Amino acid sequence: MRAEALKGHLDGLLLATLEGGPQHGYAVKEALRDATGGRLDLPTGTVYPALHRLERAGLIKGSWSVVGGRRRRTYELTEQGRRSLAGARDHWQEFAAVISAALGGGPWPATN
Amino acid sequence: MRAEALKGHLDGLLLATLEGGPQHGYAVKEALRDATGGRLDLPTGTVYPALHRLERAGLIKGSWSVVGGRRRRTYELTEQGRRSLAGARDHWQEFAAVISAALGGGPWPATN
DNA sequence: TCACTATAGGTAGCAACCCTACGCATTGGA
DNA sequence: TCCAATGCGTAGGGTTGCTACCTATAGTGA
Repeated sequence: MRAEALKGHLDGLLLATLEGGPQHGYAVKEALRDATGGRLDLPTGTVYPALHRLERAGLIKGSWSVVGGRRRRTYELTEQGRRSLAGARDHWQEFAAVISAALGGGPWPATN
Repeated sequence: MRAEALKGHLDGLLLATLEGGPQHGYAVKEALRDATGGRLDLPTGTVYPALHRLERAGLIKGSWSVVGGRRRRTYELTEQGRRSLAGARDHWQEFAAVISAALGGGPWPATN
């Protein structure tokens, strides 16, 4: 997958991954990979800066810990992040509907 | 709609608009707006450079004409553009499936 | 002991691409 | 006469994901 197409959608994916409970960055990356059957295997250089951005924006909150001699930064959703995730899902649905309508060619099972 | 999320998907939309037959840039912009019920109203500063990009890439072919005293640049799909459109549709389907899978939360309206 | 891999975090710089804000020209209506 | 709609265009900027690189620890195997 050309992940460049992710522009503007990555934040929602990261928030969704954290919805089930707190996780550290590396685990988020792996959860995303597993959730998509390996089709979305983001480089760490994408994941970490994005998490920092989300934290700066107040959508997630991070805290340091040490597990097995390795330092970890564990993130969890804030209340604002939860609202933002809901908004991202709404936005995605509308976006997908719009693109599908404009792209045509039977992308949507609905119009068959 | 925040069209900024379009990153990487605009080209396919423009190609799809030209699939029905040759059109000039302004008409493409309006066709896209109409096809999406006004939800995707792109500024001309987005449409024209994108069309130039597609032409440079050999996916569309443009020609000048004058209609009602106004010069128009009419574009039509090339064979390569037609193939690229098919690829864009495939790519969109996979992309949408991946994002929906990762975003969760009742992703697909298909099951209506 | 040494090398390598997996795990875990990070940064700098780049490139793509869409947007904002303009500019020009013509036609037609108020 | 002025303005809106039509129609084309460019310059510059900002967001954002990617490539490429760095640091560090634990564990495995030669």
